[in-house]
Order: sequence, then structure tokens, then C-alpha cells
Amino acid sequence: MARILITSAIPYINGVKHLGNLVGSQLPADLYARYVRARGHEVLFLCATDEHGTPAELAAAKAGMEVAEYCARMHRVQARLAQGFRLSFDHFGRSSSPQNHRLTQHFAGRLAENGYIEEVTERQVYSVADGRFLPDRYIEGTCPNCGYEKARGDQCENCTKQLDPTDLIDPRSAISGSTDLEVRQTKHLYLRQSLLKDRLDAWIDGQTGWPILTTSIAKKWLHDGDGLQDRGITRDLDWGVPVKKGDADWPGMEGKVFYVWFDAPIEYIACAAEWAEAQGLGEAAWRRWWRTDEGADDVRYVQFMGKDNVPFHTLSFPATIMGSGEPWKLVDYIKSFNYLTYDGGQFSTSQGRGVFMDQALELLPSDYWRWWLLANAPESGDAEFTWEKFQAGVNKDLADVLGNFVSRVTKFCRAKFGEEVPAGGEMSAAGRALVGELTERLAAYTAHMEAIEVRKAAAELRAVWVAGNEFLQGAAPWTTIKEDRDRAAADIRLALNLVHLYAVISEPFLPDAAARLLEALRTDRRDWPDDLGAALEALPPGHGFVTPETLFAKIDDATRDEWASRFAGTRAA
RNA sequence: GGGCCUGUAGCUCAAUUGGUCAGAGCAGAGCGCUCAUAACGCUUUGGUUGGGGGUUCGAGUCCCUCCGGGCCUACCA
Repeated sequence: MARILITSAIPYINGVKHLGNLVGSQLPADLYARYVRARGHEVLFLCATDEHGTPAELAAAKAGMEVAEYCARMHRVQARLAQGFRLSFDHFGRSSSPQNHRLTQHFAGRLAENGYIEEVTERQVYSVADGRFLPDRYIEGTCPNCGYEKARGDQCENCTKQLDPTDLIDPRSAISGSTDLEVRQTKHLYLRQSLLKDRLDAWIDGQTGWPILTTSIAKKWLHDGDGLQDRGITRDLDWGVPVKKGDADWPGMEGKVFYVWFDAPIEYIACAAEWAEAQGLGEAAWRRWWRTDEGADDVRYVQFMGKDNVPFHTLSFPATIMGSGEPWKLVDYIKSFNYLTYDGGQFSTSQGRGVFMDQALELLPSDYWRWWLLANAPESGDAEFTWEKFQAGVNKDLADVLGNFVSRVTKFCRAKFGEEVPAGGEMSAAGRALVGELTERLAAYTAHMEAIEVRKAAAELRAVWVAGNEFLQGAAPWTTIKEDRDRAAADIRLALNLVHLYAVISEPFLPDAAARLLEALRTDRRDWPDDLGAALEALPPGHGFVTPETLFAKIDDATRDEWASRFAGTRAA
């Protein structure tokens, strides 16, 4: 038994996440967490909302709420949706938590002591009307290069030229439209991660088996141009973790907060502290997951994220930990994903394009989404969601292959033997052949799950379901029962146990279906089938069951078309 | 501009990482079965692996080049 720490990239607070966000981090993280729990490992699975930064402040203002109130509300919304998708976090925290304030300030203090913090005075655009400094991309104006009138201060979307906000002609605030802008001096802290470049480089080189996507992005940032750049880790905002050096004030930094991407990864640690508090446990309970000098040396730490988050997890956060000089746990494996696209284009939170988590659950229970999204996870490249593909995948895999197998087995048994596992007969040659095949397939399935090869695992699981239909077809108990009732009984007994097996091994993908099957089979047994022969005798002769209702309904063409047209436009704000 | 990823049967993807690997699922076709959500099973039609060149005894697999798609490029997070 191992100890496995799992974190999913923490979703930003400003609104409901779409299916692309879900499949890029939280969902595969949950799949892995459920799997390793099923294998008997000790697991701590953490996620949280990422609540700081300019977009949160603006979203709150738009909603007419205080930022704290807005974040609290949106955290509840996201937590409820996470439950809806059966995301089995041990704790769903908040980056605005007191624990994160303390830890973020602690890390900053340690980094300063060790010479990894530099104070830099720089000039930034200040909007008098908005009463705030504006990040580059919140300044709009005319592109000096191509004349595009809605160019952003960091880059012109039209001609892709990189810009400095002061390059813009007729600059204005993207927030208020005000042109009352001025350049002001402001002082900020920089994380001197360039000093850690070689250590980070060697650390990345020392990792084996990481996805190419993960290492290639990290290498790009390490070696591109002048190499890894220092990064500003403070902002002139009201909402966030106040800049402090540990417990002490930081002279000259009054009224400033840490940059969201400095405090967000630290929330992974703080979230463990939040978890301990919520569980009524002491400090040691969470520190044994995070401090290698306090028990975390045998922890395996796995992170899940979309590709846009890779630089922060491979470089900035490790630099924060390394620079602290303290024995915090570094990540052991980073699983990163490409993007899921919607009908040819991008899912977009800001434009409301695609299907969002709340909408998805209004259409279908979470298992449908979990299955399709995971079976088509964007691992090797971007993957596309279309309603046709979704319908085809769900109908075939879940309704026809798995659902119908359960249906035909239980209904046949009920009709011929009653609603209990039939007695009599012995395992047939076909049954023994099935056990042989499933032994191999189960080994392949677990190997893929261990390697977090999501699509391959899904494909192998599906093949296991198919094997049940093949067996049943070959055994043909509806025929043999006329001549040899014991033989039919033995085959159906095996088939009923297959249903139980499917419930157990499918649980990471389909937690609700698994629970329904176990309930129908009137059993709590969910131990992993290390011994397949024994697992297929879990339900003994005479064991009663209830024929389950339709496990998965099909999506008909009319419904599919209706959904496709309903989600063709953009989401109402 | 630079960098990374990608282009394999109509569609979605595999190929132990140069050595019978050209495969699977879906879709299509034929047959079978009738327990089942008109479901299931069996068989089967599809590919000069984007184009061209090169290295090698041998290349989806390495190199060069051209074409197409996607992403990143550090003050959104």
C-alpha cells in the first residue's frame, strides 16, 4: 500500500467551468483517485477554487457584489457542480483561505531570506477612472502596426504582433473605456527563478515517463531566448494575500497583494491544511503529506492540469519550493492534457461557447459525460466534442455494450431461475476461456490506469464489457436450458458475477452506475479482483438480486439535434 | 518571426519506441441468434501510414524539405 497525493489544477473562480476545463484536470484526476483508492492505497485528493486576480474583482463588480461575497458564492456553485460530477475530492478548498494566506506569506519570507526575491520598481499603466493599475491585456487601443482598433496591450489579436501598452494609439481601459490613463511608478517583488534554472533543468531531466507535452513546455520556458525569466509575484490589488515577509510587514509593499499564480499552487499545500482542520485533525495530519521530514518521503505526488498550466507547475511552483530551502514535497508526476474543442472551435468561458458543467448535468447524469470525456480525453492532441460523436459513443458503449449486457443477463435469470443466483453445474470450457481472457485484459487495464493512460484504459475496459457479450452469445443459455438446466445455471451464475465484476472495475469511470449495480446485486463487495477466479464467485448460489432498471438510456436523434441547436450559439450571460 | 505538438482505413485513434505492425473501435456489407435497451455474436469491404527526397539489410517509426491542422510565446489565469 502506497500513499498517493493527487491534486487537480484549481479552477478559476469567475464562473461555471465548461467540459473542456473538466476533462483537462478535475475529471482525470478523479478517475485516478478513485482507481488508486480501489487498489487500497492511502489517498489524499485535493482541489480548490483559485480566487484571486483581476478577473475575479471584475466579475464581482459586474455582479454587483463584494469580491469576498462573490467568491464565496461561486465557490459554493463550483463545489455543488463538482459533487454533481462525482468528483471525489477529500477536500475542495479555497485559495483565499487563512491557511493559504499564512503559507503564501511564509514562502515569500523564506524566499526573501534566501535571496530569491528582488524588489523592482517599474512603470505601469494606471486608470484614474477605474482606480486601479491595469494588466496589459486590460488596455485596449489601436495597433500601431496594423491599425486594428481593438488591440490589447500585450498583443494585437489581429496581426499577432507583441505590444507594450504604451505602444497603443488612443489607449483606453478595457474595463470602463476611460482614456484617463497615466503611467505610474510602482514597486513589485520578483521571484528570481532564473537563479534556479539549472536546478530546475536537472530536476526536469531527472523525471522519466512524463508526458511529452509536460516536458516540452517546461524545456521551452527554460531555454527559450535568454532562458527562464524572473517573474513578478505581486500586484496592486485589494483582493488577495497581503504581501508580508512571514509574519512581518514588508516595508514599501503596503497595500499590495501576491500575484495569483504565486499563491494558487501554494493552495495545494494549504488545502491539505484546510482538509485537516475540516476533519478535526491536527497539523501533523496534513504535514505528513507535504513535509518530507515529517512523513511525506514515501508519498507519491501526482498533478493533473491542462497544458496552459504547465509552466507554473513545472517551474514557478517548484522554484518556490526549492527556493524556500525547506523540505516540502515536490511533484513526482505531472499529467497534462491538450484542449477539448467544441464543434470545431474552442470552448470559451468568456464567450460562453460550448457546454458548461451546470448545463451538462441538466441534460444527462454525470456518468454519461464522465465516460465520453474520459474515453476521448485530449491526451495525444486536441480532441473534438460534437453531439454526433457524443451520442454515438454513449449509445454504443454504455447502452448497448454495458447496459444491455446487464439487462439481458438479469432478465433472463429472473425469467428462468428467479431473482437469485442459480445453483447447479460447473464452469464450462467457455467460462474458463473467458476467465483467461479477462485475466489478460484486466492486467492491461490496470497497467493503463497505473500509467494514467486514460483513453487506453477506457478502451480496455470497454473490451472487458464486450467479452461478456461474447461469452453469453457462445454459451447461449437460452438454448442450453432446454436440454441441460445445470449448464445454463452455471453460465448465468458466471454472467451475474461478471456484472458484479464490471461494477467494481468500472467504478472509477462510472461511479453512479457502479453503485446502482451493487445495490441491485445486493452486495457491498467492491474489493479489486486481484484473484479473478475468486472474484467471479463473489455472488454465491442462492444470492438474491433485484433486476435493475435501464442502466443507460439511449440518446435518440431528435434529442441530439435539439441539444445541438440549443448549444449552437453562446451561453446567455 | 521563434518554438512545440500533430497529419495512419469514411470517422476517432493504436502500433512494445527501426525489425511480419499496417491494427482496433465506430460507420458500411453479409450471415447468425432471439436472453436483451431493434440490443448481441461471427465474418467481411476500406490505407503506396499528407507529398517528395535521404540514411539503413530494413522506416508511420530517424534526417531534410514542402503542404495542412493545433497550441505556446512569459502582465488572463
